[in-house]
Amino acid sequence: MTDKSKNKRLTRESWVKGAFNTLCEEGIDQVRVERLAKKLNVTKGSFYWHFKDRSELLDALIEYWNDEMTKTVLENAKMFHGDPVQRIFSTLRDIISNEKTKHDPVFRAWANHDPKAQKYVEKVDKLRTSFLTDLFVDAGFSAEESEIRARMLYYYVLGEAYVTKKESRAVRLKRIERKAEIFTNKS
Amino acid sequence: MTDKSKNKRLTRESWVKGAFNTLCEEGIDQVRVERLAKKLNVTKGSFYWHFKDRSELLDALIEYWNDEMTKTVLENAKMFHGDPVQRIFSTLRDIISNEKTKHDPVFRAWANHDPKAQKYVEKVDKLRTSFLTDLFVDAGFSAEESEIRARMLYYYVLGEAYVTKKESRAVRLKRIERKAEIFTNKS
DNA sequence: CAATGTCCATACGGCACCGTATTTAATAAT
DNA sequence: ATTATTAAATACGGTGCCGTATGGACATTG
Repeated sequence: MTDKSKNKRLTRESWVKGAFNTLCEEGIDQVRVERLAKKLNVTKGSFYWHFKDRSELLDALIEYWNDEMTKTVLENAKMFHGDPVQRIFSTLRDIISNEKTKHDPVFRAWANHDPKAQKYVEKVDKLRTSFLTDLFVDAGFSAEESEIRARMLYYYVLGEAYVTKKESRAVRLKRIERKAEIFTNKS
Repeated sequence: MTDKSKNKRLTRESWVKGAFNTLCEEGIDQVRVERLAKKLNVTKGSFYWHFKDRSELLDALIEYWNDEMTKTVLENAKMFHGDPVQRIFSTLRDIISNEKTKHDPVFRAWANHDPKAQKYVEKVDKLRTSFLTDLFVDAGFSAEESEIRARMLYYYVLGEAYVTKKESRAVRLKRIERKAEIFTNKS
C-alpha cells in the first residue's frame, strides 16, 4: 500500500513500521525478523544491516510508539482554547480519535512483561493524566479534586478502550462524551 | 510449593495451572510445551499423554479461566444482602480482591489476538456489567441510568487495573471506593 | 570508468520447539 | 504373581527462527 511493490531499498523506519503493524495485529512475541522480512519482500540480510539484532528493533519500536504518543496526541488539545470544559471534551476526542491510541492495549500488553516498555507506558500515562488534571483545574476544581477526576476519567477511557475495541470510534466517542458530563459536573 | 518435589504423577490440571502461571508472568506466546515440562520436572512425554497437542492445552486454559471467573468472583457478592449501595461496594471489593482478577489484563491481551479467548472475555464482561447494572437498579436508579453507571464503573475499574498493577490491593480498593461514591450519588 | 560505500541476497551453524514413535516404569486388576 | 493399564522417559525427524559470514548489485564519487 504505502510501499509500491517495486521499492527496492528499505529504510530503518520501514522495519519499525512493519514491526508496529504486527505488534498490533499479533502481539510483540510474533514480531520476528524473518517473518517481517518476508512481509517486506526482502531477506533478513537487509534487517541485519539496519539493526544489530532483534532487540535493537524492539527498542526502536518503543521509541517510535513514544514519539507518536507524545508528539501528536495532545497537540490539538493544546491548540484548542476556550471553555475549559469543552477543552476536556476536545482532549478526549483527540485521544480516542487518534489512530495510534487505538493500539494502546497491545502496547500495554507488551509492557506487561517488559520493564523497558513499561517505563514508557508509565511516562505516557503520567503525561496524559497530568494534562487532564490541569484541564480540570482550569475548569474550576480544586487541585486535589482535579487529580481524582482526571484519573477517573482516564482510567475509564482506558477500560472502555479494552472492552469496546470493535465498535466504531464515533459510537464510542458519543458514549464517552455522554458519560464525561458526569465527571465535569460539580456535584 | 503446592507440589512437593516428590510427586510423581501429574494430572491434566497440573498442566493447566502451570500454563496459567506462565500466561500471567510472560504471556500466552511463552507457554510452550517443553518449557512447561521442565518447570514441572517431567518430560513432554507426559504432556502428550494428557493432551493431543498444544492447542488443546490452550483450550483447557480458556475453560479454566472462565470457570474461575464465573464461579468464584460474584458468589460472595450475591451472598451479601443489605443496603444496595453497600452491595455495589462489596462487589467491587470482590472483583478487586480476587487473586485471579488480578490477571485479567494478561488474559485480555491474549484474547486480543485469539477469537476463541475473545468470546469468553466478552461473556465475562457481560456477566459482570449486567450484575452491576442490577445492583444499580436495586439502588433506585432507572434501568437506563443503571446501565450507564454500571458500564462506567466497570470500565473504570478495568482501566485502573491496567495502570496501577504494582500497587497493593488495599491501596487500590481504598481509592476505588472513594471514587465509587461518585457513581452511586444521585446528582 | 575504476573505486568506494551502501544496501541486500545467499548460505551456514545452531537452538528451541513441535509432534510421533517407541520403550520403560509404576500402578491397578485378575 | 502375572498381566493390563496408566503415566512418563527417551529418541527422532522436522520446522522456524536467530545471528554470522560472505559475496553480489547498485549507486556515488573522484
